Amino acid sequence: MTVSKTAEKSSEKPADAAKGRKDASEPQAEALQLGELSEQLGYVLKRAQLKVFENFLRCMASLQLTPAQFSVLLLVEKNPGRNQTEIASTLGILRPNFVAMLDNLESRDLCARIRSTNDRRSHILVLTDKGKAVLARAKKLVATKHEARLNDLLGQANREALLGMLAKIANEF
Amino acid sequence: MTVSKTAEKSSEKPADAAKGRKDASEPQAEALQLGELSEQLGYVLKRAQLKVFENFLRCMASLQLTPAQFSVLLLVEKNPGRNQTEIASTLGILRPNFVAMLDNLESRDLCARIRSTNDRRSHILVLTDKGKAVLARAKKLVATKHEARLNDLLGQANREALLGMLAKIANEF
DNA sequence: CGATATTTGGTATGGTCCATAACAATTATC
DNA sequence: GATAATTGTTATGGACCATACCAAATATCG
Repeated sequence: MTVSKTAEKSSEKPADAAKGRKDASEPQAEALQLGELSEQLGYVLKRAQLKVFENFLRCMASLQLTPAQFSVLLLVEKNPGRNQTEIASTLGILRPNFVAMLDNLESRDLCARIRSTNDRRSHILVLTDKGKAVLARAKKLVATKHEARLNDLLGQANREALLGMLAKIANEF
Repeated sequence: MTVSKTAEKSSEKPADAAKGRKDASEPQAEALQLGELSEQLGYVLKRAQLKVFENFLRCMASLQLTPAQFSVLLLVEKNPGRNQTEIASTLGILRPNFVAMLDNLESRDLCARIRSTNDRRSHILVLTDKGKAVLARAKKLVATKHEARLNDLLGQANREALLGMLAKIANEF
């Protein structure tokens, strides 16, 4: 075919081919049709994820915690005494990429690396007192400003159903 | 506080402090506790999204289409005669970043830029015949290998409910 | 009309995240 | 005790995302 390299003077456009704008007043050139895109799980999933992260960051602005950092703090608190490899891998973070992340958290005195006496290669991760305090405040912010909004939007039951299905996909897909 | 810079000889670890491994046979040092992490929507959402994209890429390996490329082809097919800015912005892609993407698709002869005669600044986007053929095959692959698997995992009704909730989050959050 | 502002596609560039290779120190294995 | 494996780390490159800027074309308005 090779598509004749020039085209269309608003030819077969049914609605507003005639003369002026179709809605009398204005500039917005009618929105595009999403079509099958809105049925693609991957597409909708990605979009929703971006929105959720965006909102998370806004809620955490005062504490300057990203979703990834928050997850690290949560996991270290729940599993004290573990080393970098263990924490990183259960979060799906590669060890090399985890180094800078920890450098950041440690420089802010939120967590600390402690050389293990069992295996002097490994660094045990622990939350500092400040880290525990910040995490506690973060949890409250997330619960009241972030997750609460999901409940408002979806309803408690739906929110839980959603979580369950996503977990199923994350684990069994 | 400042965390005494050395610690723990497997001290308060209840289970396997004694002598050997706790499970008799071997190496896996008991999995970490996810804890509240598994209740964080953002975390589970991201995890699920990664899995879905991963599976999508596997299904599309023969066509070499990424989720983003697939969405472009779908949108161009559904909305022929639109320019780069319109297609890019409804996909949430910034114009500068859309250029290389289109270069790629155009070099593979899947779509074409046509200088508009209405507005000689803009490039109208069109699928080539090859592009239409590839997209048709892509749709079949997605439907039979990708989305079908979701149905198996969640069930038709749940899959639709999931889609609805995610769309709600994407649009109204 | 003509001067100015806006829009479009594009380049350049920097940031963040993700992945791989390689390395020194330490520990495990045989 | 020699060799292999593991841990944290550096270096590096790719993919994706965001901003500033530019030339060509168009829109706006005095």
